Amino acid sequence: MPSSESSSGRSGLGQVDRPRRGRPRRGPDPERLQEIIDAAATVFLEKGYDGTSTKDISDAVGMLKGSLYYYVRSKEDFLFEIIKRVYDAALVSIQPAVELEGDALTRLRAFVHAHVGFAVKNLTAFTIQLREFERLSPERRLEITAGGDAYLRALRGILKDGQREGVFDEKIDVSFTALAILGQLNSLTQWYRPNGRLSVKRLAENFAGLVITSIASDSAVQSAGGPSKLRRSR
Amino acid sequence: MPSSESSSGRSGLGQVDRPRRGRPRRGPDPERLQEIIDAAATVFLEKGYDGTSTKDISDAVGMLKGSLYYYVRSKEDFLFEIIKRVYDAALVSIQPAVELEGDALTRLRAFVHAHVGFAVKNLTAFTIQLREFERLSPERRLEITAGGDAYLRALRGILKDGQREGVFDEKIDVSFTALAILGQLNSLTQWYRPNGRLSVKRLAENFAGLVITSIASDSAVQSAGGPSKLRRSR
DNA sequence: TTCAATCCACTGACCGAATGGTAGAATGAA
DNA sequence: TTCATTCTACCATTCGGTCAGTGGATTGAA
Repeated sequence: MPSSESSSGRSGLGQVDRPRRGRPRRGPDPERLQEIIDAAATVFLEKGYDGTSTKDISDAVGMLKGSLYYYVRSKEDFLFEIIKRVYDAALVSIQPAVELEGDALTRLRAFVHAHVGFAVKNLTAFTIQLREFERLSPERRLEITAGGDAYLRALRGILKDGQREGVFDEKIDVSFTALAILGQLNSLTQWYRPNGRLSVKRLAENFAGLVITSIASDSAVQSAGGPSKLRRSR
Repeated sequence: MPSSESSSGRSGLGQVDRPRRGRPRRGPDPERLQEIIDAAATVFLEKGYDGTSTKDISDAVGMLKGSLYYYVRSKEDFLFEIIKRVYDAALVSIQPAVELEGDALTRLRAFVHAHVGFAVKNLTAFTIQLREFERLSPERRLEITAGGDAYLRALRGILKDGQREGVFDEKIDVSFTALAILGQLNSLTQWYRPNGRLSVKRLAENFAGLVITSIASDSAVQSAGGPSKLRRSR
């Protein structure tokens, strides 16, 4: 029998976080894995997925490329992990806006702020998700968007609610508009840089102003006192 | 006198260079080159530039990959030709809108229609231009956007004119808004497909409606009788 | 009309370098 | 002694690109 005393965690002991499996720690360190994935993301952003070699990744980490395969079974695993994590996190980040109490106009504003804030805070992975999603195998693409695009569905839901409430123009095409709005917001990945001219807050306010006035109904504009009033926050 | 009929060739001296058009040709046939470039564009769209091998291209054309180099000096030449041609053509396509007589609102509407119409009509090359521009070498990137981004400049010009005329909100950030508008329009490449639900005309009208009401001034909205009136064409 | 020269368009074999990935040995902390 | 981690050496394949050669069409001079 191996000694039971010394072999608890690998440093800390007993009171770890989880009722972990039979052994101290099995397999690679998840924190180290995250480091490597982050390094891969940085390279993917600059060179593109197909333009990045496994050696590029290992160079960025500071190891030899053979060592990567202790953490991962294939190069595609990197891309998959990057995209899956950021996609799931993005969905979580907009949830509060979707479930907000209040009219659709308020929820749409909150949605824009949440989305823009998330995109900026996770700019590298978010950009990769947009640019390289199609490089994943069909199976893995499905694994991520299982059950359709929840993101678009949430936005469409807000737009429809707003039409019912009379704050959004009933004549706009909801499906088209949701795509157009999301396309507009996501385009920030093409030019936004941290330490740029606009703060994140101003960026989100500018986007929200454009988005909301672009679809507000006559009555919503009137009760706000003109589109320019609607455009400035609140 | 030499017979006038048989000697259409360039054998004769002097009066050659220009209108010859008939038989003799120097170097590769430009029409065939265009065919090959088109085939390359189709493959680039599906697999991405870095994901496409020269063999993929030659397969699509129906020749061996060595033969490609009769028409081109490198794989990057394909990408460069695709992007350069579509970029120049796009600039030409919006020129009439920019130079239009009339107020900025009318010119912006014309700009959107021209841009969307061009993008749809040249969907493959246009999409590649957006997605793969950064894969070009710095020198070739410069060769294309020499003198700054004329496209953005044109759009910013219209926005500024509109602010001066009082039809666009004087408080909007012109640089930001130009990027946001262009980002919104270009996002159509991610979901628009010919034979889709929307006709090109409806597509452009929808976009123009969103874009214009998103920045219209209070007075412009008022004189139109509400944003919904502004949203529907004219 | 003939014929040798030239050109076009493409083939197919080949190059060195780089690719993603594997297996086993070495390292080193607990 | 265990075992997580990394290194070293190596694999088959593919990559972009080169180049001599080829067959058929076209040419201009005789």
